Amino acid sequence: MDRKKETVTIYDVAREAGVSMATVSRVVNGNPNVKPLTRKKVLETIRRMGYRPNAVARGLASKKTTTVGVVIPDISYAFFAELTRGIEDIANMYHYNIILCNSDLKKNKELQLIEALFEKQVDGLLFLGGEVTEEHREIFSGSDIPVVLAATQDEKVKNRPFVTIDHVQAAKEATGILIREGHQRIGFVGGPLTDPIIGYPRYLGYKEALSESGLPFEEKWIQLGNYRYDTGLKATKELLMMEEGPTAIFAVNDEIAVGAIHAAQDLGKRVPEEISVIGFDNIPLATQVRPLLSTVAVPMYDIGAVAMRLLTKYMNGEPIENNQVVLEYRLELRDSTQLKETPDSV
Amino acid sequence: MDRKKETVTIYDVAREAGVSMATVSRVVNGNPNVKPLTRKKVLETIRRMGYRPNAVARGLASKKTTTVGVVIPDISYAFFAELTRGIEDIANMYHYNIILCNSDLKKNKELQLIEALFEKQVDGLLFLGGEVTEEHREIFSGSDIPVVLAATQDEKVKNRPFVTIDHVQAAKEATGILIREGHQRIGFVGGPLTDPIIGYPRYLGYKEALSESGLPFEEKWIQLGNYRYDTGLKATKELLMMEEGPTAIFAVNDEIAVGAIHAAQDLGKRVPEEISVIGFDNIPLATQVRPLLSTVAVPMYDIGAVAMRLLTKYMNGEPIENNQVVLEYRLELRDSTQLKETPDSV
DNA sequence: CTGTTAGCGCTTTCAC
DNA sequence: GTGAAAGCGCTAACAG
Repeated sequence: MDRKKETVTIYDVAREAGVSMATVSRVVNGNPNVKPLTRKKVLETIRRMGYRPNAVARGLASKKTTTVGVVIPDISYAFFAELTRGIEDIANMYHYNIILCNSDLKKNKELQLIEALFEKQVDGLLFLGGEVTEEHREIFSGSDIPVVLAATQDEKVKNRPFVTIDHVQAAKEATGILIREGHQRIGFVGGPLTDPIIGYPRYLGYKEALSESGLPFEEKWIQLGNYRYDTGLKATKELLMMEEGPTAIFAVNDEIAVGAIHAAQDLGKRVPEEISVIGFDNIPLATQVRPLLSTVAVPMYDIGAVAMRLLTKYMNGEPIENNQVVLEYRLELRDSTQLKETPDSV
Repeated sequence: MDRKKETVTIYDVAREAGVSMATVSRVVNGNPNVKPLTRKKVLETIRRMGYRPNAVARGLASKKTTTVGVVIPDISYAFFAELTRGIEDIANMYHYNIILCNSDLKKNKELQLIEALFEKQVDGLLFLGGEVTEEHREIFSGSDIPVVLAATQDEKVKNRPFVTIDHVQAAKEATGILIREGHQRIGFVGGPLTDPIIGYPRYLGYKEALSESGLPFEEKWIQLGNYRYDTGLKATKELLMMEEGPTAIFAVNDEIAVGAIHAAQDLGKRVPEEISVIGFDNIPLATQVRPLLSTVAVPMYDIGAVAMRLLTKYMNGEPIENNQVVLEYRLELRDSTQLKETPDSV
């Protein structure tokens, strides 16, 4: 076969089948306005010649690439991996492909990535994590490409579409569990507070819960690092070895929380009898630890799926009833806290 | 500004700057054959007009898209997520973007995905996991697009490039550790044996280790499921509750291994005093469990990175000294086995 | 139902 | 150093 050398084009097929390029184009694109017999003939020569439509040429002519850009902090985090799976599944369902980019939450990298994606003429963009700065807004609004935010939102821009959960409220409720258990000294272990997506909102929720219950907020009970297990491990040891240290830990994510559990155990403290720990996200790890981790179940997959679905609506010009969706979370109380009944949600 | 409505093209820039399209193209592409003054002038009007090169048009004209396809079983597995991170980092370094596709190890989905990626004119393809069947080979060889396999290889096709580790040997060594500890009854917990990438080779290694040591191979000590924690948990309970059950478990991956540890603990058996467990991969979870998991450290990130680098060489026509690389693994003996010294490697 | 004809926005010889 | 012109392979009116 010679299909390897010469690339066969729509023109070749047309000539060979004795029809026009337009007709070939029609059958390739499933346009119904083709006589069945003609269609059959064309399909046959397509097969015979091993014709493969060139999506780049199609993209140039039609101004649609059926490709969307996805900018994400770091795919190696279970949270984002799961979310990305949701995105890709829906994208696939609607016949889109995704170009995946890791930003490491670095603003300049984000900006440069978005720019590159726009140059590639993606039909839409999903942006996750990272603060939406003025520069982001500028580049977003400088083009007609629809952008939806996932797992975050833009406080400043009223109508920027997004799909997320209420991080503050969830963190507040999670901390509330610890409070209901009777803990008076509750530690906080998290990533950087400068992170407007995870770090800060969850910190806020924690703080609000304390103040609403009249509990003391102690600067020294706040331990910060990154979002990894080791942070949870080290920070919690620190906390537990203090005089008057916390008796319960609110961790901003599950990896940290599991680190916290192990820290307690390493120090000979029993969880949850002596120390309660509550996490956030409900990644698989949460049920792969003993005791099972109590946590805030965040619908990661759904955030991705819903965000992608919303984006398809923009791309296809479908009517959109609600472009800012706040998904439900759920308190998943397992064995790292003593309370087993979810209180009436606020 | 009107940059939102009318898209400004290279032609507009040329006209505005009083030069030809060719010149604009040259400065955009960093071609040195442009007088500094001209370059400056062009750059200036590019900035002023907010010109953004259209990569699709460029792709059509140049027959290069600077995009590579990545077909992977499931990004929500830590193993693949980490590997993908390695891929993306190197891709990024060489100014390529990746189109990520999850295949769920389904042959038809893989084939369809590869086809779609080829239609999109990716400059190269990274294929991970899943058996390489005759149909795969046909589609691969039916085009000039370079394909490299990662974390696997094609036994049948001699010169298909790949980057992987020696799964059989690694599994053999891991099992060997358990044997050296004196275990006589060693259980195997894995995914489907029909998986030619992970399941089968690792099973083979296990089996070889036993037979070389003259240890009994018992069908009933083989437990199969998927690659998740629950499989490890349930299968191991099954195993440990047998009369004459295994006293050590070789798990084909870390998630399963951690499930195995918890199964033992749930049954009141101590790890590693009563039951030894060894895993495979060395995902973060391996150090997020107590006792710390002994495992085979697979250079996941590197497999991705090296595979991507190899692919760039093909795409750029660089000379290639070795297109089939077998990376080193390492036995990481921690606390779920009793042996702490790595024996002399074979 | 089918064909003709313009482009889509850029790269790439080939001249000058 | 720079420009002119010919495509890259396809879609999208428009005409018939």
